[in-house]
Amino acid sequence: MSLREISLSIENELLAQRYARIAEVEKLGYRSYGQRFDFTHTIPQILKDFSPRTAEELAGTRVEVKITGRIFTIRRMGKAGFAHLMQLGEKLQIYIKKDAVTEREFALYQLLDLGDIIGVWGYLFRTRTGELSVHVEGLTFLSKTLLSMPEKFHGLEDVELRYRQRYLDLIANPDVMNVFRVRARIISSLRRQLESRGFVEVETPMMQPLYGGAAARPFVTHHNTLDIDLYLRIAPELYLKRLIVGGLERVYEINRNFRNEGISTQHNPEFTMLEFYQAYTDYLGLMDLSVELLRETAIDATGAPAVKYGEVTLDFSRIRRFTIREAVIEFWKEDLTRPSTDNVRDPEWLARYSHRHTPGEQLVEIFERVAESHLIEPTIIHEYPVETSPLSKNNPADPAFVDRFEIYAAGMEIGNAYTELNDPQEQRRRFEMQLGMRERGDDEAHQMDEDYVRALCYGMPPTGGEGIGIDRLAMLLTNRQSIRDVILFPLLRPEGPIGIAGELRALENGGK
RNA sequence: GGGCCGGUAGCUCAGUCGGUAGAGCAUUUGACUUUUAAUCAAAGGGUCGCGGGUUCGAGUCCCGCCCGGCUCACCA
Repeated sequence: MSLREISLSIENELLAQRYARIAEVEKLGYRSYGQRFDFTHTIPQILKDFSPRTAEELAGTRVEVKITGRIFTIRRMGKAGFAHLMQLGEKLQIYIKKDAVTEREFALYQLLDLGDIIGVWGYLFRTRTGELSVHVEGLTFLSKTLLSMPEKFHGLEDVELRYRQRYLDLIANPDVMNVFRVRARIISSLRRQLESRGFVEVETPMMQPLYGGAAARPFVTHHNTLDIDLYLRIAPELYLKRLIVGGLERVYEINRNFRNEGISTQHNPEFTMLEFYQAYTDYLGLMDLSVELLRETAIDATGAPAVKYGEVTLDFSRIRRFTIREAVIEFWKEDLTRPSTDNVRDPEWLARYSHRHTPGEQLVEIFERVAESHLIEPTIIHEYPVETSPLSKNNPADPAFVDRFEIYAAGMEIGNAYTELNDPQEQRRRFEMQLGMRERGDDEAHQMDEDYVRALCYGMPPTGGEGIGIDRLAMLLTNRQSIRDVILFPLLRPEGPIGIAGELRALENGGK
């Protein structure tokens, strides 16, 4: 036997032990991969409904329950034993003693491994130490675990394993399950609020022949029958506004965007965006709507409008508002002389502090450098320069600026909104300006979308539109510092060979 | 892509100056009919991420690579 073969057979030892248990379970007349099990209560229901009951109350009125769960801990003591079953992130103790179950059932209990899924029935009681428990009067087997569970005390800490094997993360770390429950509540809250305001949920193409609606590099794919390249969308914006032209008036979409760019604690190549468009309003109307949406979402998701995020508190019932120029002045830290309101309007001053091409780009770059990381408490920043906003409407008083705002919290951009540009002639000029930037080497500049311009030629009502990054909002409302902690399966490099199929094949062939 | 940090038993982690690879949980065997990170007694389990190099000798030092985390740049 080579060293390699020896180590392989040793690695298989745990797996082989558990695989052998399957035959023993079946010898007792149970199925190792079970059948339907009609429980009377979930574990969270029992904890919620019966935690207030005292030991005397439980002894007085017998409460019969039939429950299921995965074995999280087991403590065997000869002719009796305790175990904790885990279901939906919560644990309930069960007590099994030889006298109270059949011989066959006790034999089954003795075969159980951590991680097995079983069903038990019996009555509720409190142990000597007061823990609510099920006094088991019968049990059955529902599913076998062949691999060993993560450590019961520390859970699964290896972040790589947690992301690659999210199922294990969910089994071992109950708070992870809660993160994704809160995320689901965020999305359903937003849906409910938008629908109560008359918004219609729509689905627009994920695969687009022309990508647009944002500045980003796309993923490219190919359709064989049509023999055309398609882009995974970087934003749904231009399609949603076509629907506004078509008269839908209030539309929204919650779905994935794909951007072929860096990965970080705040960026995943696919991410979820809410975009909504409301005809006959403008960015100021959306500002008020955003404030309400965010406050209600925070309450629905967490129970309160203010949440702890790391060391700070984010209060979504008190959202500050600054213009981008006010923010530069407010958060200026670069030297002792704070810029004046005249400075931030002065192209020469802007050029002194930024090497970007135009005053607008310079202003945005200065803002991002001096202010963005200080926008911890929820803050609305408004009045953006036209150069960086090719789809927004000009401010009537100052055409170098557009009627646009962004929402920041914890130093992250979580929303972006503007009065939509609905003048086809101006939109054509903006696209041409973007084409110029593209020729100068900006490969994230917008492409000309003639069908979109044609749609505007039919007349789009004055409209406000907004996008909210769902993943980032979920980070804020679940107190997670990385976007990967709010995405069930974040993108990672594929792992190497796993080898489980070979090990299972070896077991089937009798260990060889 | 740059910088910093990490990868040791199924899991959580130690490993000193380069000198026989360790603990807890999990596993196996035995004891135990109210335990709860159960306890007690014993046992088994290692490609120290991968590949080179230096050395009498490498988990440890050097080089390259793989995977991950944080961070900077870019972006939402």
